[in-house]
Amino acid sequence: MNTIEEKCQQKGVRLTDQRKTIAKILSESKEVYGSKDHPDVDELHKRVSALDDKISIATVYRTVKLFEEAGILIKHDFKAGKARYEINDDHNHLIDINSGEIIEFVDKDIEKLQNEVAKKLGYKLVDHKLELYGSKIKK
Amino acid sequence: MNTIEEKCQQKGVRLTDQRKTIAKILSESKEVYGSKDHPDVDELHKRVSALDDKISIATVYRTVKLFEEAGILIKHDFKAGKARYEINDDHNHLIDINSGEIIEFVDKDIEKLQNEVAKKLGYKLVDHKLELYGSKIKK
DNA sequence: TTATTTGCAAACGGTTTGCCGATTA
DNA sequence: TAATCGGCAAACCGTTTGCAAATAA
Repeated sequence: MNTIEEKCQQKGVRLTDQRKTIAKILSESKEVYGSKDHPDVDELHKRVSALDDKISIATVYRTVKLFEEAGILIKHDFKAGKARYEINDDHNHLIDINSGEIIEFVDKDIEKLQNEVAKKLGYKLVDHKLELYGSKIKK
Repeated sequence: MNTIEEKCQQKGVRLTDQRKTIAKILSESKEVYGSKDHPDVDELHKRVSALDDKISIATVYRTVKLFEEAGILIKHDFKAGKARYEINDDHNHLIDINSGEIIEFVDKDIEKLQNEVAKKLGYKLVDHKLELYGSKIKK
C-alpha cells in the first residue's frame, strides 16, 4: 500500500508543502468522514485551510487536477455543477435520490459483463462508470 | 409512439413556435446524424437557426431544460464542460477514448444485475447510468 | 541555480436570469 | 384577457490562467 506522497515521487511530482497538506487531507478523508465522502474543491479547501490557511483555492484546483492526471484521484460529475473527488480505488456508486447519500459498491458479475459487452462491440475496456439511482425501501 | 409535441401536451407544456422547431430538430437528430449524435446546446442552436434564425440560445437552454424535466430528453455530462442531449430512450454508452466516438448499447443481463445490487443494498432502482470507455481492437 | 509552483486577481466559458414586449391557450 | 414565454444583455459560478514572488531539487 503506497501513500499519495509515494505515488507522487514515483510519478516525479514535486512535493511541496501545500501538496503534502492536501494529500494528507485526502488520505484521511474516508477515515474521518466515512465512505460516503466525496468532497468538492470548496470543501477540500475548507478542510485544508484548517491545517494551513495560506493555501489558496487555486492551488487546490491545480493539485486536484494534478493528482487526477497521476491516477491518484478520480473526479465525479454526479450532477454536474461542482466536480467531486475521491481516492482512486475502482468502485461504483448508488445515489439515494431523496437524501443525496452515496453508497459505494463493487460487483464482480457486472464487471465481467461489462468486459464482454465491450469486447462484443470490438473494444478493449479501459475504464467504466456505473451510477445507480434509487430510493430507500422501507421495511 | 408519441412525438415530442404529444408529450408536451400530455405534460401541459405550452407549444410555442420555438419549441416546435426545437422539437423537430431533436426528433430528426438520429435519422440525420446517426445514433452517435449527442449534440450540445451550441450545436442544437446552430441546427435550429437553419430553420428559424430568430431563436436565441437562451431559448434553447430553457427548452432543453424544460424537456429534460418533462422526461423527454436526457442530459449527459460525458466529460463535463458542455452538457449534451438526446431523446430519452434508456440505453448505455461506450465511448471510444481515442476518437471520442459514442456507441449505444443495451444489455438486459447487466440491467438485471443492477436491480439485484440495488435491492441488496436496500434500494429500489429508479435510474442508472453506465458508461464504458474503451479502445478499438484492431483485427 | 533553475525550473516549478504559488497566491492573487482577473479572465473564461457554459449556463441562468431580470426585464419587458410578444405570444399562447 | 391572463398567464406564460422569448430575446437581449448582464449576471453567475465553477474553473483556469498570467504574472511576479517564493520554493523544491
